[in-house]
Amino acid sequence: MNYPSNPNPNSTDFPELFNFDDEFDPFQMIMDEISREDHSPSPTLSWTSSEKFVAPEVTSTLQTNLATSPSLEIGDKDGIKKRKRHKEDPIIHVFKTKSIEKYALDDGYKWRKYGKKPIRGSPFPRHYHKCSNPDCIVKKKIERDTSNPEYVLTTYEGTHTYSFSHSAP
DNA sequence: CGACTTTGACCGGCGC
DNA sequence: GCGCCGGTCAAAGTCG
Repeated sequence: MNYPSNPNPNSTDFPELFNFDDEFDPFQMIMDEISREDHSPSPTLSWTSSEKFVAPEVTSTLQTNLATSPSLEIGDKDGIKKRKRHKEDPIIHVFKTKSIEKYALDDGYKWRKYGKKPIRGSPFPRHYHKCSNPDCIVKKKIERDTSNPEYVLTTYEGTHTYSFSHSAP
């Protein structure tokens, strides 16, 4: 079994292993695929294929989330705090994508970049993006894999609250 | 002109 | 308590 490295079927980076019709939501597919997997509790990186991986802490978080709360709520219930809450345990998915030239992968959603930071221990900066949809709180972080600079690690935080659209207006 | 990117400043958590 | 660091904000600049 092979897994996609990029949730966007339209991207040229996407392996020709999957064929989607226009109704298909690749992002959801990834979520489903991950949730179906039998992740091993190995302390090392949980590679499920040559392309996709889930970091160990992500795996455990993911397992917990999926086991206890399939639709974990994200955000401020109080509406008082404006900053990020570390206590929250949002759903996080990590994708490793071979992309030498591109940082931001077209996964079908519109993203707005809101920050860039040099990361200690990595020669490459990390890029921060939010979903452009104001009702959608999904964030993603993009950074290069230090051990494989031709690969890009994309960390998705949260799930999209609206339907996937290939050609968002 | 609106949406997006860039970039420095700011904030809060964490370790010492 | 202090400094480091990751994450976010927001003003200014850029682009279509």
